[in-house]
Amino acid sequence: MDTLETRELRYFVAVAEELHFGRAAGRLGMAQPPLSRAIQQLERRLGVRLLERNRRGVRLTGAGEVLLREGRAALDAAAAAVRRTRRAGGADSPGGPRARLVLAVKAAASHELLRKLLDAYAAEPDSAEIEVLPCGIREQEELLRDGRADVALMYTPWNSLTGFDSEALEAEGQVAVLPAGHPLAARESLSLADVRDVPGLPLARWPTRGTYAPGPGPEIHNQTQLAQLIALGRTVAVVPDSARSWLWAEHAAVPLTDAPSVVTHIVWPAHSRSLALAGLVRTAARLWPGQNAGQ
Amino acid sequence: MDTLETRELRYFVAVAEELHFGRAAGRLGMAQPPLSRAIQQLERRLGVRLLERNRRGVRLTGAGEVLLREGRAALDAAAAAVRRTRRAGGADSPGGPRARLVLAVKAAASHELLRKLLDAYAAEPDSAEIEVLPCGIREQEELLRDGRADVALMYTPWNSLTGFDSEALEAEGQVAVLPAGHPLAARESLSLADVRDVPGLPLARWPTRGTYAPGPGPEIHNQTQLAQLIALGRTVAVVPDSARSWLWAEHAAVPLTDAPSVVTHIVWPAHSRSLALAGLVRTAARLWPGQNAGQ
DNA sequence: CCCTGTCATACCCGGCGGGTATCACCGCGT
DNA sequence: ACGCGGTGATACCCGCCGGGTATGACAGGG
Repeated sequence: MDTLETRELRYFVAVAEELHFGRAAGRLGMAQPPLSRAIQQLERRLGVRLLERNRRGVRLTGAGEVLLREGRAALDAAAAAVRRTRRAGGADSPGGPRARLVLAVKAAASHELLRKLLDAYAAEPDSAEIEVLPCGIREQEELLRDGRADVALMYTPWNSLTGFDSEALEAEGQVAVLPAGHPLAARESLSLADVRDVPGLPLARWPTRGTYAPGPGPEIHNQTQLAQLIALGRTVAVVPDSARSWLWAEHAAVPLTDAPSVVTHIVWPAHSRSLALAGLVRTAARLWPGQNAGQ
Repeated sequence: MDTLETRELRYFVAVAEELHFGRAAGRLGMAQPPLSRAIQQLERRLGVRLLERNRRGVRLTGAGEVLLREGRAALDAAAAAVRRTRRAGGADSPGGPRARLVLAVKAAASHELLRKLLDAYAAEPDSAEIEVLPCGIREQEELLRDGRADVALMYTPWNSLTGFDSEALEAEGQVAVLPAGHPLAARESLSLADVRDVPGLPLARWPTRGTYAPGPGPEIHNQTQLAQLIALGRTVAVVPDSARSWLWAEHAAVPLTDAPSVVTHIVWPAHSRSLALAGLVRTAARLWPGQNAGQ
């Protein structure tokens, strides 16, 4: 009565995402009618209207939006349970494969910190094998939540860290990256106000939650594209200090005085109990002592 | 294949908690054989041994312990999805009942802070109705996770705050509570070392995670019992400043110089999007400004 | 040694999840 | 205005699987 099968959640999430029973059914590999029926049963059992059917398409009600969010979380939790159990089972057998940690890192992240951490950890006695999983910055949170990754390196204020445990490692300033020939490139330092609204050189726009804020600058999809556009004199970008390592000869980096610091954190799912993970975090805390202690 | 129904999780959690198929089946309201079969199917599908069957009882494997922990979390998430969706659905209908927030508080907590917060919030325009749910200190985290409560007042270092969003409100020192006639009661202040190992007056033991650390002092189950035992000269306890409000004439409170501060936090589930909750947190932040901002 | 308590196996049945066919309804184009 | 396409809902059927009962296999204990 007051329980909910993951099957029902999968169905509802599919419909809520597609806003179209036919397409959702296709995605689920089933026919439309049983899907309609399942959603109706769900609404009846919850005693709540989830979808507004308007003859032409479907809209979510307030309760539907809540269930979409909560349902995704529950599905992630269930998927995480499967993954982590399977991994624990593999490592369980004596003489089996070495414990393994999956570390999710932003694909374009600085190599230095990562190498330093991996080298130090590998030197530890009975350290686990670490698989580095490069991915998008938004993907990291999903990977941690659903168990495909055990630990991640994240960057505030870009990542939210909400719902995870974390430890701050390293803070760095940010720089403006300009075309080498630009007048501003000669300056010793700049403020955010300086780089905003430079005539003819709009600030590049990064996606937040998959969508782009409106603005004049170009929409950036990856680091190479950004580098290209800056070199062509089409845009300017604000990036952390360590990004200097991938700059080209056609680029110039000027420190920003008032940009927020970017803090690298090591982040893991709350309640995690893996010994290997604890070892990695301990190593990180030893390499970068004196930062705050997460919560 | 790689998905897992909440039914299967419920079954496994029941067996893992009872460590006995028959009792677990009884708890689930079903017969033992189908439960056995379900667990076998689960193990086959996961490709992992979860239970060690020893002819006489059942033991968890490492993977089983992982699945117990992760499965509970997933079940909590699913239950939370149901509860929050139902609540959102009720508030959805225009002219329906006012939005409601369930606030979980430690039963023996100080009344002052709570009253201040509730009064200030009630005075806000379009504030929601707040239901105060007194409960045990360990229960709070479970209530928040499974959606029975929307927000809680917790106390570090007693609560862990792990996996939640929070905002620190008020820090307070701790005092030693002694029988009024005791020699130490005359002191202006004490250190932790002073109250530990007082001859004939062992430190009271509070449960942590339902279990008591070994030691000479009495095991405390509730505040009244503690007050009784102190008044009888059988024990001494360390409690936060605000607990002075429930002391008896037979008690004496002496400030401790080196006990960790107890910080009251307002805590809510990560990713919560309720407007009413946001209002309550804003009120709290206004009443107790300048503390840290959670994570 | 049998009895008791445990989990596993064998077998049957009913419900329900899913498929196919079709309906009801609306918007749109001609 | 009417027919057509596309939407979700309804009707009906079927096979599978989740659950029950009966029983087995096996280890400990009196």
